[in-house]
Order: sequence, then C-alpha cells, then structure tokens
Amino acid sequence: MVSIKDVARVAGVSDKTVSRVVNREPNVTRDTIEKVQLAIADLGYIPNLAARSIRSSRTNIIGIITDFISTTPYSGDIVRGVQDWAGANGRTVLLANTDGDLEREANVWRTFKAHRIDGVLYVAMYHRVVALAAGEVSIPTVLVNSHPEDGQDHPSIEPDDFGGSYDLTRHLLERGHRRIGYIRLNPLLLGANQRLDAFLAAAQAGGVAETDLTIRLGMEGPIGRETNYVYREALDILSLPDRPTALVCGNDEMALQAYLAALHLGLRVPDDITIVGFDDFRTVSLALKPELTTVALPYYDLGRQGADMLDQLVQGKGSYAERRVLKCAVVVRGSSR
Amino acid sequence: MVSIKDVARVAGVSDKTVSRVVNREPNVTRDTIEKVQLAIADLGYIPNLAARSIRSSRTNIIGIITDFISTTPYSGDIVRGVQDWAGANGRTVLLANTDGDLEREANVWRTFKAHRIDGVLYVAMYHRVVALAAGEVSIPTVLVNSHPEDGQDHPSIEPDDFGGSYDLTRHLLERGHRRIGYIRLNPLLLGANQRLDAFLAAAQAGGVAETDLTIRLGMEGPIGRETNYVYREALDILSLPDRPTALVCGNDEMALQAYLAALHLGLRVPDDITIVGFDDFRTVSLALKPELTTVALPYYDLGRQGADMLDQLVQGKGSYAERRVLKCAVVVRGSSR
DNA sequence: TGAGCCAATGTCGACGTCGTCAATTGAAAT
DNA sequence: ATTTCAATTGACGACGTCGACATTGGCTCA
Repeated sequence: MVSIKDVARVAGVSDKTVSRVVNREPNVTRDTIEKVQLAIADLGYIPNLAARSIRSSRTNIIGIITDFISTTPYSGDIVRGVQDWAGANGRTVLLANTDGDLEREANVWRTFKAHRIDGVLYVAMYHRVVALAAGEVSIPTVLVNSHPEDGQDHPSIEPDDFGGSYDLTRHLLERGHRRIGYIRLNPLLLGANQRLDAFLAAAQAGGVAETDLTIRLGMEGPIGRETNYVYREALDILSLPDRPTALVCGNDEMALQAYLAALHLGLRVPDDITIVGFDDFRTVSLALKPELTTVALPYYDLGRQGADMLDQLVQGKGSYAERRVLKCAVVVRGSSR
Repeated sequence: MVSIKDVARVAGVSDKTVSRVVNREPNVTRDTIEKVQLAIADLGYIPNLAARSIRSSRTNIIGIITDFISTTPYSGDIVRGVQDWAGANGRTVLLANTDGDLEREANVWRTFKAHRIDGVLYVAMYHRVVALAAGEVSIPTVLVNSHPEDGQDHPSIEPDDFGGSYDLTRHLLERGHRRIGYIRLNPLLLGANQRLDAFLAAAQAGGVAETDLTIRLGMEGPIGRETNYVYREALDILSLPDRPTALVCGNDEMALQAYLAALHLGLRVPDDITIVGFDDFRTVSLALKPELTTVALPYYDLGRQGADMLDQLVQGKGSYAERRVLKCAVVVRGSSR
C-alpha cells in the first residue's frame, strides 16, 4: 500500500509537507501543493485512517447496534437515515446486529470498543424500552426508536405514536364516524399501548360513548412468532349487527387483513367501511386499493436526527437527558371517508 | 484509553508478554498468563484494532455497498446474512449506501480504501447486472444479488429466478391448470425476464398452448417511481370470458393486488382462482388469507454465502470467475389448488 | 563439568500519520 | 547593513501493537 512517505519521495518534499497538503493546513506554497497533489494522483495515495486514528484518538466511525433488523420491514430506513448523515459529515458506519441475544450484544460492544469508535446508535427495530447493561456502555450512546429505562441516562429519539394515533382518530371523528372498531397490536410493543391510549383519549374527547367502540386483540406472543387473530377478529367485527363504520388497525399489515375480511364479506372500502392503518409501510399501504389512510412513522428522520444527536454528544455539547419525540403525520388516502 | 503498556506495568511484565497472552501465543507460563489476565480485567483493556491493523495490514473489516437499501423490503436480510457470517468469523462490517448515485459510490470506495478494508460485498437491492468502474476496484469484491457485465471478472452470487419460476409454473401445471394469467414485473428488473422466460418455457414443456396464456405488464418506469397497472390488469384478466384458473404474479406485492381484484369481483381464492406470487415477502405472503403460495428468495443465504466467497477471495483461494446461483424454493400455501 | 538446547521473557524498531519544534529563507523595518 | 519577523519546510518522536531478534536461566546428556 502506498503511504505518505512514497508520496513525499515522488514529490520531493518531506512527509510532513504531504500531510499538510492532505489536511489543507495553511502556509504551504501553491507550487508545493501542486507538486504534492500530482504525486498523490499519480500514486493513487489514500490516507490510512487507522494510522490517523492512532495519533488523534478520534476515529470518525459511529456504530449502529440493531436487534431484530429483519422482522420489521422498512425499519432499514432508520439505518439509511444514519448513513446519509454519516456520508454528509465524513463519518463511517460500523454495523452490528444482535438478534436480541445478550451474549452477542456484549460481543458487539467489545468489538466497537476495540475499534475505538466515537459513538453508538442503539437502534431498536420495534418501539420499546431499552435497558443497557450499565457497566458496558462507556461510549456515547443514543437510543433510537426506544427510550431508556427509568434511571438510565442516555439521550433517545422515538416516534410519537400517541400523537399520531390521536390525530388519526380525530381524522375519523371529523368525518363523522361514531361507531369504531379497533384491532390492537401485540401488547409487547410499546406502540401498542400508546396507540390504543391515544385512540381512547381522542374518542372520549370527541364525545364517543365507550359502548360504541369495539376493541379486539390482533396479535400476541413473542415478537417474530406471534399468533395472529387479525383476520378472524376483523371478520367478526364486520359481521356485528351494529357494524362500525370505521375500523382502526394497529398497523398496515393488519389493515391488509381487514381489507381481505371486508371484501370477503362483500363490503366496499371506503363506501361500506373505512379502514385505516399505522406505519405507512408503503409496500402495503400503496398496494392496497383504494390506497390506505395511515400514519407515517418517521424512520428515516429517526436515524438522521439520531446521528446528529450522537454527534453533539461526542463533541460534548449534547445533553444526556434529551428525549426527542418525532411527529407521526396522518397520511390521508382513499380508504377513509 | 488504556494501552498494552499500562497492562504491562500493572502486571509487572513487558508489553510484548502481554501481547503474547492476548494473542494466545505459546511459551508463556501459566503464572504469567494469570497475572496478565488479571491486569487486563482490572484495567478493562481492549486491544486497539487500528494499531493492530497498521502492523499487520489486515483489518478484518469487510465493507457492504448497497444501492437502494430501502426500496426492497426484507432485502435487509442480505445484510443480516453477512453480519451473521462476520460475527461468527471475527470480522466487522462497514456499511455504506449509494442511493444509486455514482458520485456517492465513488466516495464510498474511497472511504473503504482509506479504512484498508479486506474486501467488499457489492449488494444490489434488486436483481440486476452491475458494472463496476474498472479502475476503482482494487479491493477484492463479490457481487451479491447481481452479476457482472460481460468482460468483468468479479465473483457473484444471485438467486435462481429462472429455476424458481419454472418450478412454480410446474406446480400449477401439475395441479391441472391450463389457462393461466401472468402479470409481469417491471422489465427493468433482471428477475422480470428470467421469471417470465421460465414461465413460458415451463408452460410450453407442459404442452400448454400459447393462446391459453394471458400475459400483461404490471409495472413500468424507473425503479422506485414506477407506474402500477397491476390492479387494473388483474381486474381485466379476471373478467375475461374464459377466465384463467390461475394467476401468476411477478411478486408478492402484485399478488396482493390480484387478491383485492379477485375479491372485488366476488371470486374466492383458491376456489375460483389460484393466485401465486414470488419473493415470499412474508409481511404480505403470510398476511394474505389464504396465505400465499410463492417462491422464496434466499436473501439471507445470499449474504451469508457471499461473505464466505469474499473471504475465500481475500485469502487468495477463491476464483474470480465463480458465478454462484442459489435455488429459490416454491413455498406452497393456501392460495393455490 | 560443560556444551547444547529450549522455554520464557524482554528489547527494539517499524507500521502510517501528524503534533511539536527547529531550521531555513526572504522580505520588511530600522 | 543589520535586525526582526513571518512564511515555509523539515526532522523527530509518539500513538498502540507486534515481528524479529536477543537474553536469561534451567535442564539434558555425554
């Protein structure tokens, strides 16, 4: 591999001068700069970041730890947000996945420390509370799509499930819906409760009687291996004598099943029944006909802003107490009326 | 940061001896080993990989370059496969995304070279032919979910779209289907042609007259911003006077729209119409009721085996001419009969 | 007893980069 | 002409690790 000394020899200057040119330090003649740049181009020299980091004890690498990278489609958008930030700010991204295994997680931390990375984004693939082994974490860390347990102090950034669900429910109330069905997410998901609570709060604030709400559990069991009652429950709700005029689903995948149930019963969306989802998981929400009214999770921004928060932290400017919450916007499409 | 010398001082030995213990070299007394390990634990010493890599000019880092990480859900499984391999083999993964932008791609290569990584997995998020700027690539590189242009010599690993589609079609023929509809993927996708060709080949081999096949284009236009005719075409095909008994869709997302069209027309799956997809994109294939018969893309194995091929290459054992093709298995579920 | 050998440990320097400080040069100021 | 100063460049060492080689001391065997 070609090193700074090779460049120096070819350019006829000292290695330090090459270093100055590479790092754009002042007080180098235009002449010298050109000579050096020529040599650099000739040899295809690229600075060795490992060597650089030994001297400077900053690596400009940030690490991402994910738990269940593949169970939530499109949560990859979080990673993409981080990468875009990193690319724009001269950082590189180390990626590691734990599959939720504590031993693997410990390994990941060790590897990250061995690489002397500047900071860590701990990305939960479904919205939840995270407890980091207290001793482990000596690297600045930001929790993404999650927040810390009580007593732990890591900055965090997460979606406003409550607000999104509240707004979505208000959207339905404004359209005059009064009898509403609701199919819940797996209660293990933090979003499940926040979404349901917001639904109930908005309904109550809108003066809807609790007896006009039909609430069913759509899924339960361990993440990734849950049992799924959605289709059955949707059929059931839609067959009620005083059938709701709107059906709210815990997420878009559930909404898909609600569509199937409605169509199976000969009901038209949205003429006979309004169906809404959550997540704006586009492979589903845009494939459904009519397209699905839902709430967009700000995955990309979670990653991008999370990276920025981490950077503040690394530079000693951030606050360990920051809890950032990102708005989830209602996306109105054809499935609601 | 605590270094090997700190450990040496505390343990009362030389730094080299600590190095020996850390790297499990022979000819160290049990006594010494214990002393050193104690000091290591006390100080929380973790070897600095950057320093190590300077000496050894091997980093044990592999890079992943992705293009459109988020447009294909679950293609993240490729990355997961790579990570699992890396975790099991003591490697770390650097991740970079180009969004299909050539300038960003050039940057990524430069960054990877600056990190002196051992090799690169170039991961296409949809199956396609890839042309790497010839001059750029001086790092061992394996193409994943893609294969090189004629004349380029990089090993590659990709799914057997043709075989999967052929088997799927045979599955239908075996069940007695003779009038079959087909909705094509965006022709820009490599898989689109392979899947269609296999469909036609299998149909012909099965003695089906071409006039009994109804083939429609489901999508066209630039990836990520295509126009979608699937629902309309499905409605149309299913309304034909001599309606097919089976409808083959380019992928699962299209199959979803075919379901909706079928249900809209009052048809039952699979009693009135058999529908099959491709990809086994589980958020859709398992959410559909009945669940979808489809073909599984071996994303995870693409990543895992790709990493292994890269490792061979890095060690000088691999062949630059290797073109590995992974079988795509038919997954029979309730949507076909 | 002493030559020979091996196990155990240490010393030193190099990897590539850059911070520190010194050396050199030329021009401005006296 | 001499001093002063700033701009430019270079020599050197340190970062953390480990390979090459040296040293030490005890043991074996004739």
